[in-house]
Amino acid sequence: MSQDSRAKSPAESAQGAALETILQQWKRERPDLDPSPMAVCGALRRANDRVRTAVEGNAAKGGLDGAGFDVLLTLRRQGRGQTLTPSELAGEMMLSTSAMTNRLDRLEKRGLIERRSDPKDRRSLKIALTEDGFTLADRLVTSHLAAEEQMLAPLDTAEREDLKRLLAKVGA
Amino acid sequence: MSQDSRAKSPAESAQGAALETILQQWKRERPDLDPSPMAVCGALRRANDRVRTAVEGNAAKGGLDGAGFDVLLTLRRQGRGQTLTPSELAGEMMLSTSAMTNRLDRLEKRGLIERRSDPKDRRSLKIALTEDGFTLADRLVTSHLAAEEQMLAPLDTAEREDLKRLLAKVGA
DNA sequence: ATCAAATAGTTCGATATCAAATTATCTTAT
DNA sequence: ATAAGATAATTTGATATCGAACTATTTGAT
Repeated sequence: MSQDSRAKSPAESAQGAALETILQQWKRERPDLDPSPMAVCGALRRANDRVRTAVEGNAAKGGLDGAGFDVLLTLRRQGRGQTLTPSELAGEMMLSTSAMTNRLDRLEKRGLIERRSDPKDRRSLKIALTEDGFTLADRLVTSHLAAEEQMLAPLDTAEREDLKRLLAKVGA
Repeated sequence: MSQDSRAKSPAESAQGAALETILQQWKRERPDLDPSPMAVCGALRRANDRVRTAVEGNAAKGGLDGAGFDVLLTLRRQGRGQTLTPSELAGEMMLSTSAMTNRLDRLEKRGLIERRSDPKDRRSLKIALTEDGFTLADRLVTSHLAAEEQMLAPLDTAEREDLKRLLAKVGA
């Protein structure tokens, strides 16, 4: 009777089908299966999506997408004047080196990073933040942490520790 | 002295820089900031990545990518013979309708779904699983749940409930 | 010393995504 | 009844990604 799973609130459509609905559908279609892992993995995915959206919103304030933002912050946290090679950057952020070439091209055009040739190995490059890049990274990391803190605001310190501990066990 | 944060184990490079290292770098570079939200959000992202990799690995066993897999399972859980329009599918999985057109093209070429014209509204389409699509979805959902269950194996029932509750609070 | 193999970065070809424009059809206001 | 606007799906154009091929160097084996 109350199986009007077609009803869709605006809130739901903004984030896809409700997890509750999905679970009920599977219980009906495949009563031989236990769909409960979907509830946990679905909650994980939704939470990650919410955080990602918030983080990308912050990056956009600096005119960056998530990709460029990651590069800038990875370089910034190495320390002033420190460099990484394109390969190291790709490794740190689980990206192909060809995608990294593309990201670096864009950041270089915007004057946020520069490619320096390595005198020790002429195949290699040192990627460094420019002054502008350093400044922008320093500004964005502050608001980035504020945005993340806001996402975590409903959790107290103990809950955050619990969450970290439990997340570390997923797929361990 | 012991700031040899350049050391990189093979295990780390497979999943990017170690979270611990990242936190230490920020403490050194920006002692004015509290980087602890990064630890939680980073753990969230890593856990989600591990689950996504496992889930895509399962989809690949059916010759599908994550995209096609999602479409197939979304249709399957509606029930045998049930249909959704391309717009509804796009809405359920937070995707543009143009991306959905593309996904449906591929699945149709493989004979897993079919587009039926809607006699009630000739602008609209009903997307239905073929017999092959239904069979494949039924096979894949079983191994999909097994793969998710394996990712959650280190967590007991109470921990899974805790994790769901905590994840729901993130960004709430 | 020399040449084969490994490595760093880029380029190329294919694919997936999105937003905007397009086509066809339906709904609504008059 | 009809025209204006809304809606469904697709096409188009731009961009980002990956894996493979490519170029330039360096390393290592003999």
